[in-house]
Amino acid sequence: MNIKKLAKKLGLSITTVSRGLGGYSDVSETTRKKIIKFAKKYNYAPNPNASNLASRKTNTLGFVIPLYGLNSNKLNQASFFEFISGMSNKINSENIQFIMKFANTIEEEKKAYDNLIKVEKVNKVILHNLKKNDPRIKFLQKNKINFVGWGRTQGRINYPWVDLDNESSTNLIMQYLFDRNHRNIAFINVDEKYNFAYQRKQGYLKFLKKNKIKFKKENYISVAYENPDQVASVIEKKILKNSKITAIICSTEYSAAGAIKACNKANKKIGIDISLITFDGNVVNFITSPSLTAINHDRKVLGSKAIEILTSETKIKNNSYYLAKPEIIERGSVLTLKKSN
Amino acid sequence: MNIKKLAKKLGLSITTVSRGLGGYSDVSETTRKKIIKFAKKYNYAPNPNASNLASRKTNTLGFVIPLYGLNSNKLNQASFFEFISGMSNKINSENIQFIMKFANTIEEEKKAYDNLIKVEKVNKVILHNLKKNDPRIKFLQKNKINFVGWGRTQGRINYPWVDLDNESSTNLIMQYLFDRNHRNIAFINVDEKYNFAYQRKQGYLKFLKKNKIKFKKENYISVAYENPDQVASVIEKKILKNSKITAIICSTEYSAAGAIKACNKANKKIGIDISLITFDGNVVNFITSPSLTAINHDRKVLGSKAIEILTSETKIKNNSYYLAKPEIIERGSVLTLKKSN
DNA sequence: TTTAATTTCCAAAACGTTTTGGAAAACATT
DNA sequence: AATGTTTTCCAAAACGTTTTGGAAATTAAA
Repeated sequence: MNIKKLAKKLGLSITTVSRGLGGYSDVSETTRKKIIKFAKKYNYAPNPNASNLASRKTNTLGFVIPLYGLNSNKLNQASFFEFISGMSNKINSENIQFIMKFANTIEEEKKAYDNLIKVEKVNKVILHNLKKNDPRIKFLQKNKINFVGWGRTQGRINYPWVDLDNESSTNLIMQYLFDRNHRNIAFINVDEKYNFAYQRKQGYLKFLKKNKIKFKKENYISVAYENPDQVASVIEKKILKNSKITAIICSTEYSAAGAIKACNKANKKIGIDISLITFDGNVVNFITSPSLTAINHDRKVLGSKAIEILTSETKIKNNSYYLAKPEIIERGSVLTLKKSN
Repeated sequence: MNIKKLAKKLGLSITTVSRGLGGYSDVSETTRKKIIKFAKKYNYAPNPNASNLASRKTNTLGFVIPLYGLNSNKLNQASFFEFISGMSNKINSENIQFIMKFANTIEEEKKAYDNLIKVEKVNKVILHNLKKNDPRIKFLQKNKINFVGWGRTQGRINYPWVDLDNESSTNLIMQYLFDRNHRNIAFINVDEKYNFAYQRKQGYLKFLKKNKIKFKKENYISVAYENPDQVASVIEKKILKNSKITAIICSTEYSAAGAIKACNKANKKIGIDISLITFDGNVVNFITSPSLTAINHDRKVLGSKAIEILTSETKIKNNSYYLAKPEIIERGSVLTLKKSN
């Protein structure tokens, strides 16, 4: 079934059918209803190729997945799927075409964006995996492509984005531990080149400052995405050997995995000998016992908000954003200490 | 840049440029080279919409991701990404369009396939998450869509597929444990409605038969994809309480996670008090210590083979397939027992 | 040298839509 | 009844390709 046949069945012109389905005001309510009825009856959907071609535009969302990041950090794959789940409902109902590209290297990633814009002519992009200062933003703006950042660059922001409230997350965690009388709190982060890691550190530092606690260099480490055993060994040496530390914050599931592995080796029992609280933890908790107290964010909402911003009727404002609020989920890995002094 | 402008620059007709790029024999080698040179120079790539429309066909690969499966089993997400990684290299180089759809429910999954074929008019499909007897196969065959199964249905197969050699995997594991003098081996599987689970069980049963060991009902359980703690508790009660069992085979990372959690609770040390060997284990091993001995398959190759079959010059044969051979990776979780009697 | 066969090219039609620029019909106003 | 407005429709052009059915040019055969 195509529009020509459908028009014939309706006894109308192609134009009227097209405009009727498009919701234009120059087709009467009665005929529009009839058109829609027939379209459903004959299971008609416009050919996207013809439609894109004729209208000189697309309604296509492009998304480039940095496999190089996700393959080295398998524990982060879950949050990716959550985001996608949130997106997909909206995408299906809004009838957006969705093109996904996969990049095994940074070069491939660049090529993929180029291809999306130059060849596929997408008009919407989800920009993922933002660096502190990300050249792709200028590229997209120059090409006038609507996009939403999943994550943010640093400094002044002139584009729409959705993100976790990383700074208040660490702040919340610190308060939670503080209330339970922890004063020597280690923070295991990843490289600050990842903006979320930078933000999480800021929350940690600000809390210390606000509460007039001195920042101890030896309480903060950053681990690289590498072999799990190496990560564990770094944590064991630098954190677990330091007997003053009573609680550990893990900035990622990845570092939590390392910490658990390290605790196993060092024979320190989590929730008994030492307290641990992690970001996310949804994968780790499949395995580890006791289950970890964690700070959680709803990434499904992040995904659906991103699509919402991209499809909002009015022109996308450069200051639309959505900040997911964190929530602490108490499980069995944080001790309440006796008040010292 | 479009073909018209490019033709003008070349001083050739549109037809010749199109056919030159298409590799037709009715354009001379010299002009073809010139055309390709100019196309590169002016960064020309055919508009896929126009191309699809004009040629009455597409070169598009459709892939429906069953989020309902992956979200409930986060530990399986890694193998999905590996498969995708394998695909993506080939896809990028072959210049295939790639449309991905996400389904949160089985109904959505059905709709997604329908949409891919009726609306997007894809000519290739990766069929994932096959049930023992899967209605989608008939649907695709009826619509004459080229597809490759990632996984297989049961019984006689009349379509191309790529899959793990599940049966010989369990066989290999059993032999490995047998050689280390284990005779009471538990097998934790998932529901046999998943064909891979069925196949893995077959390998287990066949090994027993071949070696004249009686199948013990209490050594085999199947766990559902649900709350990790419930899984752990089932394993603790049904397997760990059975003191005769010296080794456990976990059919999925998911069940391995449950087993580890259960061992923690029961205070049984893996690799000391009990042996454990798992399928995959790439995620679990980020966390668990000692690292688990595992049986591994290269899913990247699976992905690239799937694309290879779909893009092979000759018409796709219904008996092309690729069977990934397993490999045991020794780590620290399997004991060698003393020979009894 | 003429004719036949082969190679190399191209004009025009087609794909299924959207959009433009009216025309006709219906309604409202004088 | 005549004119102006608004509503409702449509024919035709356009989008950027591929493909068809030759035509022209070249090469081979007679």
